[in-house]
Amino acid sequence: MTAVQATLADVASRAGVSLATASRAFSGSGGRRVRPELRDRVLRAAAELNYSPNASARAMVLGRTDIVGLVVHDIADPYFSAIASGVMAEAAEWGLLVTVASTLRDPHQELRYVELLHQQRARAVLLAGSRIDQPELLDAIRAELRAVTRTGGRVACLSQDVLDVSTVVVENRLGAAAMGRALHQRGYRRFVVLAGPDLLVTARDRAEGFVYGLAEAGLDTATVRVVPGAFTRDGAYAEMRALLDEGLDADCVFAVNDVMAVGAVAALRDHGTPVPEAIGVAGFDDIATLRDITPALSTVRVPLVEMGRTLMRLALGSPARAADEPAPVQRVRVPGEVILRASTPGRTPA
Amino acid sequence: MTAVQATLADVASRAGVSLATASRAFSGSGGRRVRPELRDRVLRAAAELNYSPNASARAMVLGRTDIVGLVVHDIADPYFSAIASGVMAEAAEWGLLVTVASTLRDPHQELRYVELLHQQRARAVLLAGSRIDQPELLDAIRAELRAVTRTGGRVACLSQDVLDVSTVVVENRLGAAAMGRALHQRGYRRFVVLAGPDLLVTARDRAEGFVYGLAEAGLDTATVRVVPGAFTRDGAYAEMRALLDEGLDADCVFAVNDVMAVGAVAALRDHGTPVPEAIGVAGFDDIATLRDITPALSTVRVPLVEMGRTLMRLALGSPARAADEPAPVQRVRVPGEVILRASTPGRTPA
DNA sequence: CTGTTAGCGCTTTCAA
DNA sequence: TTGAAAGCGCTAACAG
Repeated sequence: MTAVQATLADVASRAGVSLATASRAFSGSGGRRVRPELRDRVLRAAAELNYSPNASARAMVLGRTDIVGLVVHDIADPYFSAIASGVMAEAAEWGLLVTVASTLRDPHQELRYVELLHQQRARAVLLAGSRIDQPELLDAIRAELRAVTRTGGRVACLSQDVLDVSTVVVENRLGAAAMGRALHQRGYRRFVVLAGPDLLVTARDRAEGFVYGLAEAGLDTATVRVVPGAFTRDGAYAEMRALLDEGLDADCVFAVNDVMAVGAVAALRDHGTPVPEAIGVAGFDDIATLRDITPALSTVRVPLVEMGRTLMRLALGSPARAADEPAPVQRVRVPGEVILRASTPGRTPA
Repeated sequence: MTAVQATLADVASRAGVSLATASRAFSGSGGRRVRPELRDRVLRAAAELNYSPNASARAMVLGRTDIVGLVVHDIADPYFSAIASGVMAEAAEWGLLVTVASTLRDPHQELRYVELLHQQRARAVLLAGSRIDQPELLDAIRAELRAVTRTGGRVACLSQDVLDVSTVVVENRLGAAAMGRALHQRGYRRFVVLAGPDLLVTARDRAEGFVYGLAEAGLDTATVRVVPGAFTRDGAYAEMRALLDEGLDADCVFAVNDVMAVGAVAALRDHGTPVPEAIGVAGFDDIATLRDITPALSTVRVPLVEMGRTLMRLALGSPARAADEPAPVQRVRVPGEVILRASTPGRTPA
């Protein structure tokens, strides 16, 4: 009967050295070297025994782990999977493993996951996704994040700068405003905004920014129809559908994200309203998977993968800094880039 | 100066109880209850000290963790993010955390991640994504997985049943064959298959299955043009483009996944070849995000999210089974469902 | 019920 | 260089 799993002690005794030597043979820590011959013996013994270091044991004595936790609203949403991709790419370069938690847009789950990740003593906890405009919720998250930093964990957030931690701030308002101006300049005048949930700060910032941009361009914003709803494809589809059924009069719809824009296009199509001939449609994010839809979607590009990398880097701090120093709170602002495509060719005044 | 992080010992002494009692107050393990009054004292002390149990310490003594590892080829690919979504949903129900590793299609990374996950003593290691047809690679993965099971870890795989572990087997051949027959029945006769990488078993199974289905339908398969290439949107775009430039004569293209099909449609469009009027296009997977593209893509639907859940369940075994019994090796076959949409309306013989 | 105590596997002083 | 030994924080016998 073979043992379930060889431990370092097994390796040491098989190699005929002490536990300490075996340990040093692996970590070779801080100049404390092991004579090459012994080292080889240890390594050979380890191989023969299929030794695999126990990360929990090491974590316990070291007081830190190689795990970073990433909390997203919905990993199946291409917005978040792109960000996750960036986080993982960066984490891999630091030799870190990424634990991803998908809250399915339940803020209480988010709280729970941060706490769980704290229990794991994750090296860093990353929050990606819009904050929700509820003070109690924000306080609760702040407290939980503080618990993480108190243990030496790093923390960073991607969305709004409201948690007193390093943040990748997406310039939702500015990007949306620029889109508003651009569409106005293309001749659109009668706008509908599919605004998403009221309390979702990202959605609200985009909707408000867009209207602001329109105002800057000189449009009477009282004419802009802002329609709240779900932050999803199906939500946008339903709202668009309802608007159409009640006899909508508009020449352009702005959805606060690409996935919603796609839903709007589908609703329009199903209703027999041609896009972009009868009505223009624009979104936000520039989701890669959606780049081939017809008509090509005008959108505000946000460098999602790169943002994921930045998020990870922000948490870890600059490489020069010692790993156990607290990272200073920083902000990185990410601008959005307006990309006009076939879905908003413009409208020449009749 | 406050302590960095309260330990259970701190909680115990503040509550005026022994370490064991404090521990029991939390776990309430196996009938070994604590007098309510003491329990309250412990819980209050814990709250006052911001106590947070150390998962590593617990993992070490328990000999197991609450982490499951999921290894995918590319988390930004909607195929995998949908699967990951299912895995996480199921994991959440078991109180497990999911560590996701994205190999970027490098098999050596996959191997490395399995080893890393083993070091974490993950409760289960899940491999999602096509196997690669290289015996040495398969042997290496098998060995690594065996190391996991030897430690009591569970293992499951999604794709082909070649690793001697529980597997969610996607019926790629059958699904593709059914698609072949369906397209033949719609009158298509001159086929191109964008087949993806030769060594990627999933890609090969789909391509071969498709041709097989065509043969079943009575087509002379010598007329089918099978073109290998990358498993990506851009790969398919490039190959389609090249085919077009050399003067392709076909009435239908089958891409071995939806993302590639979208690339093909884009290439066709850029080339001025109307889809579906001049040529039909079909894909595989039924990626949700792609359901609104025009023309609506004919495809073989695979229930990705559900497959992710099944994958997780397969690894864990039935709930009735004790958590430390080895799970029996099982197979779950997932059929694909042919869905014909506007991208392959059919061709009436001239 | 509650407390004492012996580890889990590993790293790291501290001596030799 | 190497070894002996002291924990890291927690759970689970084993006694009371």
